[in-house]
Amino acid sequence: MAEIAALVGDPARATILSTLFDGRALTATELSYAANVTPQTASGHLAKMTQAGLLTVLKQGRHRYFRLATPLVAQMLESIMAVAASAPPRYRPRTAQEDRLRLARTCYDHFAGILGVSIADALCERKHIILSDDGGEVTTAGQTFLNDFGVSLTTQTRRPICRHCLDWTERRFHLSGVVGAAIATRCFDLGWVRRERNPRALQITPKGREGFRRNFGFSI
Amino acid sequence: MAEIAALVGDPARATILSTLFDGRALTATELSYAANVTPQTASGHLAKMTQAGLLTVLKQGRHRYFRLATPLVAQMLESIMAVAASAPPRYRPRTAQEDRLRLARTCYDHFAGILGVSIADALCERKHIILSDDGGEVTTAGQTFLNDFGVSLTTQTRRPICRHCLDWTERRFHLSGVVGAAIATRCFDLGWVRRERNPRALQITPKGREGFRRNFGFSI
DNA sequence: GCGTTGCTTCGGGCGGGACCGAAGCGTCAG
DNA sequence: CTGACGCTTCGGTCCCGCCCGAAGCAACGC
Repeated sequence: MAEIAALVGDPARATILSTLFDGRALTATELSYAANVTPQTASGHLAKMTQAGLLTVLKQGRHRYFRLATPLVAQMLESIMAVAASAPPRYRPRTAQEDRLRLARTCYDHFAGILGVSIADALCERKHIILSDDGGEVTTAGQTFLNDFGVSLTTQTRRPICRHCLDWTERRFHLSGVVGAAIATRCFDLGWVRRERNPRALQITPKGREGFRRNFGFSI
Repeated sequence: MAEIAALVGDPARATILSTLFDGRALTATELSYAANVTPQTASGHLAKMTQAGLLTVLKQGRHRYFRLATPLVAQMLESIMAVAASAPPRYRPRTAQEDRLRLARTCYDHFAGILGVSIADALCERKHIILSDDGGEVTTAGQTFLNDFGVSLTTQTRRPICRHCLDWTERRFHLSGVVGAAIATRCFDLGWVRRERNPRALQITPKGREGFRRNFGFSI
């Protein structure tokens, strides 16, 4: 019992398990970003958890997709979360650094945080994108919009065009996949966002605030 | 979440929690002996777990009695054990001690093991109890049966009347909740079961075997 | 008062394991 | 073939936290 609990007891591994909690299968690199560690560190964690039977792995080309091995594991995580949520009325310090991460950050290669869900909301509301359970799709109006915005979509890749990804601070969906990545790249090129010293945190420039308001209809 | 799991993830603490798993309250020194560490080490562990809300402490003279803080904690431990028992095909020696645990043991305040699932099966088969996903219910026939058996159900408590709980050795459900606890208490009073030296393992007396056969219709 | 017992806090030793840089292997695109 | 990419293994560093010895408190019995 102690071994299983110890596996969940490491912050990096706990983050990985939480990320997989909804049943998705993600690649090792994606999970390393989620856990905020380097790929080689994540690789070690994933190997341990797979060996212990917490995860299963699906090989597909040069990618390895990891997911929770059984519903029993998900149930265990849920019961641990239940205790964690009920037991400690512990305050977290809520640092300025965390606030910045909550506002805007990168998640793998796309945007997350309030910025990420705002973009997703805006595109969904205008029916430029339709989200479904197994990845969404871009409408023709959406393709026009994205083209005007300066994003050209290549369908050459095997990667899902447009996937949604649960945001861990906002508890709502933001865009990932090719579309999410392309929008992020374009925003960097336009000078709307800049990386801070902490490479995951993002700074939204004044030009960016104006641009998001005009093109996407939200102020941040 | 990682913090809670890390608390369970230490061998000494896991042993302490297992020892408390049946709902008893034990002193710090007893627990230090159980975990095979010195009292001062155990004291540190107990303080941490109490602070995290896993344990509660009852002061009585110069003794301090520790017990699991809530049934939620017991449920978490059970689910971790379930994963630990199912996941690793790591050989376990299968000692006589484990066999006894598998036959009949206490789980917090109710029965588990073969005895626990047999009782649950018997009551379900005769439609004395209907199990559903969110706790079950006792039928009127079931209330009559339990009354004749000497169990009086109070509905005063907020605790679920009758919950089912996955058994980590049998991989099937046994009864917990108010009903499970009441049946266990009654069986102790009737002298059908006795605690062994290992406080979690139960011994079924000859009178108990006869009683279970007659009242519940299974031999064990 | 005194000693005993149950439990805690303090200090330092020590080992396990998390982490990263560098390098190696397999897969895929051009 | 060559380069890029995803992932892993290897080596080494460093820190967290488990553990115990010693000492300090508090509650009993006498």
